[in-house]
Amino acid sequence: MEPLLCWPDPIAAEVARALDLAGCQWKCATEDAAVMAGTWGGGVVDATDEPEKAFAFLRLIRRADLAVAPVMLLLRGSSLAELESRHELFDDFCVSPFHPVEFEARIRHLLSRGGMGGDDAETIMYDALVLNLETYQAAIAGHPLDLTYMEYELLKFLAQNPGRVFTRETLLSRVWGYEYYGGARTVDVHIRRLRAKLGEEHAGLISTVRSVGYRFGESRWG
Amino acid sequence: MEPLLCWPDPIAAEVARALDLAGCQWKCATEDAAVMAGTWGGGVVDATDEPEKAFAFLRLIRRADLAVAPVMLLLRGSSLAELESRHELFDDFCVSPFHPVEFEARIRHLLSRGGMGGDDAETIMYDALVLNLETYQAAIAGHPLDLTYMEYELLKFLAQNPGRVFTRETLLSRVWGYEYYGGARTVDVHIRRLRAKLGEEHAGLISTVRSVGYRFGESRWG
DNA sequence: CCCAATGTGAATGCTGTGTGAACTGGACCG
DNA sequence: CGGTCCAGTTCACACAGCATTCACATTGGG
Repeated sequence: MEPLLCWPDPIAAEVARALDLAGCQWKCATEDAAVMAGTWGGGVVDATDEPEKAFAFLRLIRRADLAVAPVMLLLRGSSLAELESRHELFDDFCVSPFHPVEFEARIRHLLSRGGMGGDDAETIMYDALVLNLETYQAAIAGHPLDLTYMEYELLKFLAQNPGRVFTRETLLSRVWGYEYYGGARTVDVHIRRLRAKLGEEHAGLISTVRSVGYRFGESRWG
Repeated sequence: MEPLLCWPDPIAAEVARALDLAGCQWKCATEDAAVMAGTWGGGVVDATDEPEKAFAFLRLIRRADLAVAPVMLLLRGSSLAELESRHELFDDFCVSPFHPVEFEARIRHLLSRGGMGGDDAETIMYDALVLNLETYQAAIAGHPLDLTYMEYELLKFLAQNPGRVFTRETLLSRVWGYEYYGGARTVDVHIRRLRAKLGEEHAGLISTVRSVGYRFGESRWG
């Protein structure tokens, strides 16, 4: 998904933090050239300190040839009256100082509705592997993998912690979700089936750590 | 302009006051009959005290034959997390207890943008499937489908979120609209009837995700 | 009262999953 | 160099659980 266009530069620390928490890509740009050059999935404009400049910026990015949307506006409660007759410049607003949870909820709501909403689906990516958490689908190097439920859960858990080694016992309790009696073979077999479905080319994504367990991806020490 | 549909009845005094100050016409209605009978310029639903009932009401008024829009939702900050995956039920929200000035600004903003950017499209299309939300009709590859009410609602909900997997429980609570005791078979059977009516050729539009639920449409990278 | 729509329980078929056992390959040791 | 042990891999199979299907009960409208 395209990043959100943020203003001013630098944007307030709490805004940056909230955007990060919401899992958004974002980037500050103030000059015309930089704005024109990029492609944007939306905008976040902070009018807390310099409302007039902020509105001018809104007019710029809403111009027909750019039409950045959707746009979130941040402003003080005392400036609310100034919104009248400017409704076409933004899609939602948040009163600052804002509550991070509310801000995140608004961002999500905004992004979930625009045309781009569908694409910010929650995904896990590692190399050529992509896991789409809401559609329960997985793909490697472009084409889809036909994983069973347990295989998917196992791969998801591993891919959420790349580079880390898990013992069979840990995997059993974290993925299968219950304390286990005896069958550590179960993990081996599922790993095997996963590797088979990943294909010879990518089977190496899951590596065996002898007498310890399994690891997804590369070790952080090389 | 048509009045705003308000819920619950009576609506909180401060909401009523704020709507009056904003110069809005409004009217409370809770029962199906009263809601169906009127024509509405939008909605204001207060989920402060009874969030579940409020969401149920939202589901009601967003149904195709009514399509109340735009809708403002009021809710406690502690309920913000529940908005996730319900974004299609409302157009803006306000955290209560709200500041009257902010509320009025939001109402104005919402109403000032009438159409809401085509989000209340009267048709849903996916591949050869077309759902006409106004006339309550469906067609596949040209010729019409004779769907029952529940079949239509189910198909509509699925088609609104293509590619996404829903558990039976989710479907029961989102489509049927109430918590369910026992019969998850109900969903299976309706899916089966839908597939039958879609015809062998298009039955694959609804796919089963074993031990998870059902999905409409295909993966985005499939 | 009839017909259509919807919900429920039971029978069936199939797929995913777990398990034991055989197989492989490397490390260690004499 | 060859034997043995150990851990991981692979294989085949049986069972449990799930989805599907059918047949029937129930509901509600005309």
